Amino acid sequence: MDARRDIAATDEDSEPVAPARGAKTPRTARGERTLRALLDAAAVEFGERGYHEGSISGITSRAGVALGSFYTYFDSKDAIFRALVTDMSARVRDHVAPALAAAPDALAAERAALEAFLAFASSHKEIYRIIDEAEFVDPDSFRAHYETTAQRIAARLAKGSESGAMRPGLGEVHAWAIMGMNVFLGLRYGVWGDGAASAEVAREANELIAQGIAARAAD
Amino acid sequence: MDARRDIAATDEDSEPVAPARGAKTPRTARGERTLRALLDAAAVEFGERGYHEGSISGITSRAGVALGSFYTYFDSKDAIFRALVTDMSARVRDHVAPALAAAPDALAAERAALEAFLAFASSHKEIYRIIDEAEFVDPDSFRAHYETTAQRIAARLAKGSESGAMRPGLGEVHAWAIMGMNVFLGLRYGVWGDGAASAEVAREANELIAQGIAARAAD
Amino acid sequence: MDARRDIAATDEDSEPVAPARGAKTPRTARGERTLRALLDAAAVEFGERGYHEGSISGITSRAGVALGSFYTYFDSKDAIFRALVTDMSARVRDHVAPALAAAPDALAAERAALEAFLAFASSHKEIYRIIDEAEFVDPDSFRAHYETTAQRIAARLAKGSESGAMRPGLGEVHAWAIMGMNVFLGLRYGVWGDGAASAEVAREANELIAQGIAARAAD
Amino acid sequence: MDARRDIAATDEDSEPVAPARGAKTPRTARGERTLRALLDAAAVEFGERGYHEGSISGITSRAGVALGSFYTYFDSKDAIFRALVTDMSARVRDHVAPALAAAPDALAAERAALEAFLAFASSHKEIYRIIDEAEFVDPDSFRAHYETTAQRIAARLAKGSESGAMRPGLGEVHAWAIMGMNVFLGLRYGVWGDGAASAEVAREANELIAQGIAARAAD
DNA sequence: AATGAATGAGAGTTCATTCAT
DNA sequence: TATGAATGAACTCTCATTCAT
Repeated sequence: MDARRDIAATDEDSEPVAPARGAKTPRTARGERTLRALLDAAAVEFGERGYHEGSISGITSRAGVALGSFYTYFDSKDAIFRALVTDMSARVRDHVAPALAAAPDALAAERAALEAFLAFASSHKEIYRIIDEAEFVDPDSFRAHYETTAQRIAARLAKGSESGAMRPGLGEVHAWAIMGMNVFLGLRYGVWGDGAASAEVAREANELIAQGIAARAAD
Repeated sequence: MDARRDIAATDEDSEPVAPARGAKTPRTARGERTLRALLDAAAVEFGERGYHEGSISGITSRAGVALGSFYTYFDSKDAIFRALVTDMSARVRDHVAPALAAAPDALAAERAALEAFLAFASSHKEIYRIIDEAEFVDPDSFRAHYETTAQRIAARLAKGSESGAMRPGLGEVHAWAIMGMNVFLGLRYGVWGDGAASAEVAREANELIAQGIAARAAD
Repeated sequence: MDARRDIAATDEDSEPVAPARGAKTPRTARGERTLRALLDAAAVEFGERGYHEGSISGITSRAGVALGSFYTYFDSKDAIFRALVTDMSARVRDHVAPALAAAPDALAAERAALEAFLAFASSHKEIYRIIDEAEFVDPDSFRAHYETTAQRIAARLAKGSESGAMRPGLGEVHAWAIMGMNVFLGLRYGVWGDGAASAEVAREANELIAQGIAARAAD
Repeated sequence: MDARRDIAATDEDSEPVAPARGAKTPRTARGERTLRALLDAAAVEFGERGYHEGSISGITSRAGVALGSFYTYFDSKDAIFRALVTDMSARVRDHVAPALAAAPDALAAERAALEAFLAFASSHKEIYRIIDEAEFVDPDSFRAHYETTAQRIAARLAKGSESGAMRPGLGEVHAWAIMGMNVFLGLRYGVWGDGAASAEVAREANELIAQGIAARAAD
């Protein structure tokens, strides 16, 4: 119950929970509530037990509805997982966005993004797990999530070049490299760790991105 | 922890692929052959269908042995997967090692390692998949694989600092950052792509690692 | 211990065959019917083929339901066997009770009980088999059945002593002796035989219990 | 190991271990030893785990021979169990015989037999289990064991009548009744108990057999 | 819209038995 | 005689999905 709250509580206000890709559209307020309960319960179930170990009946019993009711809202186990990945993907983005907006310059933005992501990963391990497991359960969603993220990073790099804060010639490869770095640091220091070192980790990683690791003449 | 040590201990030099951790030891030549066939078949089965969709009977029929024979060599589906992850993990390392050894300096070594890894990922997509899926099937092996790899990178960074090719103060965070970059570039350009752009991708990524992306006074 | 109490508590008066200890409680009339069918089918299956040779699919096909339906009502093969032993145990008791109640005195009661038991054993051989096999499959139920039965006999002996029909000093040992005698005569003349000689067997056995086999001064 | 010794040690000398009904006849001394090891191991395996849970490989590994060797000596799992029941049956008889021979009169003989049996049951619970389980695994052996035993008791009763120590008219029914008492007292006070009360139990049971439980005029 | 019993394909696993060496 | 790898039938149990109520 606590866990559910933990996840569900995340961003109650951010977006009006889009009609959940993959879910059937409920026609009554009661249906609306049941759908939401199902989605929240699925986040807990899949987050705790994983896709294959998690079961529909686990979801419905957590949601407090009958087994059969599940199929009023989703066509299959896959469908709710897909809907969930989209949800979670948006949640990560929404969590990082404010930090990004507040950053004074392009390099600081990358640092702020990483720091926000580390904090998010450590406090929403279930979300991390769901997105990652999508690689095997729903490769399309997985790919879409990372390609979208990479594009967003690439756009920031382009702006950084324009503003003169970053050197020119940065593109997709650099975006993927930075994303990979962020994800693995999120795994190591967020999911496996407790997120305590977030600031220091972000500082070191940002220095790497900014200046590289080669010895400098000036050093 | 023991498992990790087990892997880390073999370290840099390629050994003759240990007798498959987790498998029962065959006592005859025929048994030896069957075990090998099973392991190879499992790599294909799990690589193609994933752990959960893959089945024991899929493995045995690919290996050309009877279903029951499986249990002469492995205690469970889990056991062979574990053995496989260890195997695959060693294979990645063994593939990268020569490129590393041949590099003229520390930075070139990182570039060579990435290039070798990209080539490997594109030609052994099933290995990539098996190691990654271990995150959900056998977290210990997964963690052991990445922690060992990170330690190896960290050791190289330390040597680079000593030799003066890299700046001082590089540690675990940088190792994980570089590993994350490599893995995601491996996914994007190796597994998803065809590995054709390996050299160019490696060059760009290496430039990022070496010099960073900040604009330089001299630029 | 609880299990024993569970049985002993119902005691002498026949109740409407409790809702099958160990089975999940059905919530619809259809479910009620399916549960009953499963229990009846299991009695036949285990009675004919024994616990180990008997199979779940044998039970469900006899009951006319799908294999999977079994697990809607029982957690395991063991669970239905346990439920069955409890059922059967109660059935034996219920069959003997009326004869006991109708007997004019304590010694006649023992004789009536044996006679009823012999008749029952010959017409319900599968029940005999199920209870007996419990010794190896579900020792707790087995023990509970015989300890409860022995207690019931001991209570009758105590009453017999009080009423002056039996000598004083009779206890647990005598109860177990009489029970063992009954069970073996049930096996020999009920299960193996056809129950035809019941009356004569009961007469001879009762004479043994009543007067013993030593030669008498008066003889 | 201790357990095996426990059983094997029983009556090393009594009979030259007949060619074990159901076993193939070994042609060498080595074979003789292997056969014996197999039989002893089977007694432990079946005694501890029961027939169905017990496995051939459990037997061979206890016996210290290879799995395949089993079939040099026995045609099937059933066959060794049959051989074992015959063995065990003889062992019970041999254990009781001396007590019987030493008894001063017919009634004392029955009492001595019961006392010896109780002691035996408490110190050889495995044997008790094997014989009893035969009811479901090898009904013929089971029946043979008890019919033979009953006949032996009946013969003693006949002699008792002749000698004047017992009343006339005793037959098969009485023999089965006495046997049933003994077996159940063996279960209750030997197998379930520790055999400590053997003498007192035998005394009470013998009084029942001898004098019955009816109140006597003289009382 | 909600319920929960019913379905049945399919999975992993066991093990008595065979047989080539 | 001894070995142990190989076999494959058979079993228990799971669970996504359907459907009558």
